[in-house]
Amino acid sequence: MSTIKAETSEAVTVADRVFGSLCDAIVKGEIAAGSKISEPELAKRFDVSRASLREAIGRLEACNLVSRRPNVGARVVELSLDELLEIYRVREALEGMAARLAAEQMSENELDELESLLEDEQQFDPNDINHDFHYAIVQGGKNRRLAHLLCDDLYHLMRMYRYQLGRDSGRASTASKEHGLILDALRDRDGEMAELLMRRHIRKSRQHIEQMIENSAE
Amino acid sequence: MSTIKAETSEAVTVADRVFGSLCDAIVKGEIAAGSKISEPELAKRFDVSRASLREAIGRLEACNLVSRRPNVGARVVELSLDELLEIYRVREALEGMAARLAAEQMSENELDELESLLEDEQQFDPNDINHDFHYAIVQGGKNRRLAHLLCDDLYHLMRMYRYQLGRDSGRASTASKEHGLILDALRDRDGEMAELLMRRHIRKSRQHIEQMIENSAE
DNA sequence: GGAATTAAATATGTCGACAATTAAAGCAGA
DNA sequence: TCTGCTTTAATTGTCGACATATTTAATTCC
Repeated sequence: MSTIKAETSEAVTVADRVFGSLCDAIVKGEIAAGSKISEPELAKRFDVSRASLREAIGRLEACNLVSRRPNVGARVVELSLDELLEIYRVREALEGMAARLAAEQMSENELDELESLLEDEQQFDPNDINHDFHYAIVQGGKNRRLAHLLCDDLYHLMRMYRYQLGRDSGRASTASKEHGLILDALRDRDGEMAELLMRRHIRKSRQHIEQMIENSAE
Repeated sequence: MSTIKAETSEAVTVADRVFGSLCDAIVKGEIAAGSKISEPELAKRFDVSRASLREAIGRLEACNLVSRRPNVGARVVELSLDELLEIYRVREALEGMAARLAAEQMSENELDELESLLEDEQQFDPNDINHDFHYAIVQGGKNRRLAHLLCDDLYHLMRMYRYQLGRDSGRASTASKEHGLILDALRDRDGEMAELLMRRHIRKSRQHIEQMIENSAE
């Protein structure tokens, strides 16, 4: 249905292409967080009209990468740790529900794919959402509205945090074990357990970040 | 922070005003669900340029009231009962979390206001979100991202369903009791209980709708 | 008479220019 | 030198027109 077409490849319109480029640049920090989005400047850089550029900026606002003020302009969002913690609360709620639904909805085939995904979790680029454990479960829940919120409204923002604050290290092997437990619950068709484990999993990631904040503030 | 400025009152720009008018017209069904959004026609009706109109349409897409296809145009979303049930799943997850956070974050003052809200729940216009129990709790959670998703991305869509499918009847008094229990949990600062009760409350609403579907299909 | 193809008409995407608003520069006074 | 106002410059919002894609209508062929 929807879900992630930021890449410039399948862009059919000029605004699509500009959106993809700007989205990438913002997520990777090439356009600094908090910096102003100058319409004349970017229109010249991309060699497009301001109309197309404004269309792209509108979509950036829709996926929470920039914020606009009337008659003033758009700025790239600031990344604060408080905001990141807020996002983790939302993820805990939404992905927990997704796991519950996935336990009921995922086919045996999808579960097999999820398992193979888990096995070579280190091999692939962890930034590629198509090979991502969480993404597969969200899709497996078969709730388009839920998937839309996570994969369109929050995805790019989460990617931006991962790029600029760095991937939370030290939890990789622990997280992998937790993924395994979630998969077991899905195979058992135990929605309640799947939700519980997914929520605990995301909550631990959030607490891991909170600890890092405290340590750096000591 | 953000949250609901659909009304045309505080519109500072032409696109703001058009967005507000279109949003209202779509929510109330004056522009039929599934119908096409003709840019030339609406530009003439509102006496604005197509640029401003397209800006407004873009925002309608952002709050899920219309869907666009490149080179084809925008259509008002179709209201399906499956979609409505999907929304209830999302609400269960998000508002459950909001209730948990509200139990920790709401001030005594806010709790008092919530209580007075509950007492005269019938007196005010139930469509006015400012006097809405759920809205108060979402705001009380003090999580801007969570509030944004519910109050900007889903609010207008939920309002559209309520207008066009009619308010779910027969559950008013039961729902009011459930609200009371939630308030008690908030006063006890029992986040776990508040979340549990809120989720059960929303789940019951969903099941109420599912029953109505079955009955009408018999 | 119906299906496929072609041509006209309409709608969307894109552009450059003007108007209105905001931010910046310059100036006056203390 | 700093504060406050005025003037200037730049940016955003809005408009009308053109280019391109799609839908509708007409035509041709079977």
